Amino acid sequence: MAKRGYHHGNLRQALVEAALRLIEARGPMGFTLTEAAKQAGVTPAAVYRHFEGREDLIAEAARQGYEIFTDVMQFAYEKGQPSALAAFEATGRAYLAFARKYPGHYIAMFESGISVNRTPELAAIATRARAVLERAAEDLSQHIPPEKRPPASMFSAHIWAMSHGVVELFARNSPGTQSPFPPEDLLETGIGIYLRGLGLIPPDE
Amino acid sequence: MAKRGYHHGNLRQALVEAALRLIEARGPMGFTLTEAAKQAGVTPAAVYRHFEGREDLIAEAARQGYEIFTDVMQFAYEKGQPSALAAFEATGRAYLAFARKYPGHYIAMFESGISVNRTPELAAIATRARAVLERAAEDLSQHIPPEKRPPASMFSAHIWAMSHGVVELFARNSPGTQSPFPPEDLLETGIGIYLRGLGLIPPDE
DNA sequence: TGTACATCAGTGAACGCGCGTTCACTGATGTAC
DNA sequence: TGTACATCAGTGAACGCGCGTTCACTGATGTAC
Repeated sequence: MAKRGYHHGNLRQALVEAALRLIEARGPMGFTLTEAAKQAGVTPAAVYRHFEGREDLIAEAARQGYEIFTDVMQFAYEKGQPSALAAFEATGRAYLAFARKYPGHYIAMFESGISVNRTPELAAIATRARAVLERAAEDLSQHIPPEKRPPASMFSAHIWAMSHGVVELFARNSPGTQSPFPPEDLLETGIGIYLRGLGLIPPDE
Repeated sequence: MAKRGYHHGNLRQALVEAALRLIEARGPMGFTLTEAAKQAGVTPAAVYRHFEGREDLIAEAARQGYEIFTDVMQFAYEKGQPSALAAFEATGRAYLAFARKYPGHYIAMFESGISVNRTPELAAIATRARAVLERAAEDLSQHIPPEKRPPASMFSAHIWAMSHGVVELFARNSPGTQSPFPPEDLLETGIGIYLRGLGLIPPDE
């Protein structure tokens, strides 16, 4: 990815990747356009050939994150088929796996403060991501007797919240907020207990 | 709280309160020492009579947050006694109520990136806060048959994670991440289903 | 194959800005006598 | 009650810094003929 002469070749993507590295290392606000340009081996002014400015670069990083996120969730969902339960659990696991594997993207998406409604493309892909989890929840809710069935969008929100909470509180290296349990186990058992509460897993297993 | 002449009177606390207002309004990194000083009607240099610097001021805001947080949780816990279940549910509700009522403190505590181990006092009060929730979980776990009882610290972590996730994803005004349900309901139902999964609430109610 | 030219990605210098922090200072306050 | 003095909270000017952004430019690339 080194620059090859006066013209870089693929500066746009190199900038996004530098931004992701910086966001991961220094937090969403520690990221600077100047530093990203430097890491890409380029003058800060060059950034403006490809992005409108600092915010626009972060938004693109987030957009790419949602793209990967949606794929990962979609893949997990399909892999769990035809069992609605397996598909649902797989998407939960995929959430945490994504946060772990793409921390820069995750931060750009959920902690950078950029609105998901910033651009139509960003809004669209974020909606698609949410839709995957909601579909998994919808499938699963078919197995609950209608009269005691909560709205699917509600329990997909529960799972999303627990997953996000586990990531933020226990999967980051923020010292002092560590739990004695690996985040993966924490989420797995948490979702397990929750699904038992919905009557979707027999109480004795 | 206006300054009264050359000497302010209670500048230290005025700075903390200005910082909280700014953190709430502009995010953890949008906060600047200079602006906080200005809001307190004072030169930036005056801040250094009371704090070591910018980080130290944020840490104090977080410390005060933990202080309130602990009290709120403790009060909720006691109010729910002698029912372990009522006490536990009350602490869950208190978590969200705190996040709503003291958003500046909440952000300083959980989103500012300052480590809880920064100072001994901060570490101590944070530990106390965690202990309240864990005690509530411990009480509750007595009602679960020992052989199927998960560690109390585990399910206090589950509840903490879900609460935090609800706050971050649904209780902030970040446009686009809204859910169709009020955060309070979301957390209430989520905890309800979870506790049912633990066998602590009868499945038909 | 070679030359002229249009295109455009990246340069480098400059800008104005607000930041956190320092320093010698000064004005207000409170206390000793 | 009045004066001298120590204390110390806040001033104001200055610093060096890195930021995001602009601008006229220049060097590389690709295309037409």
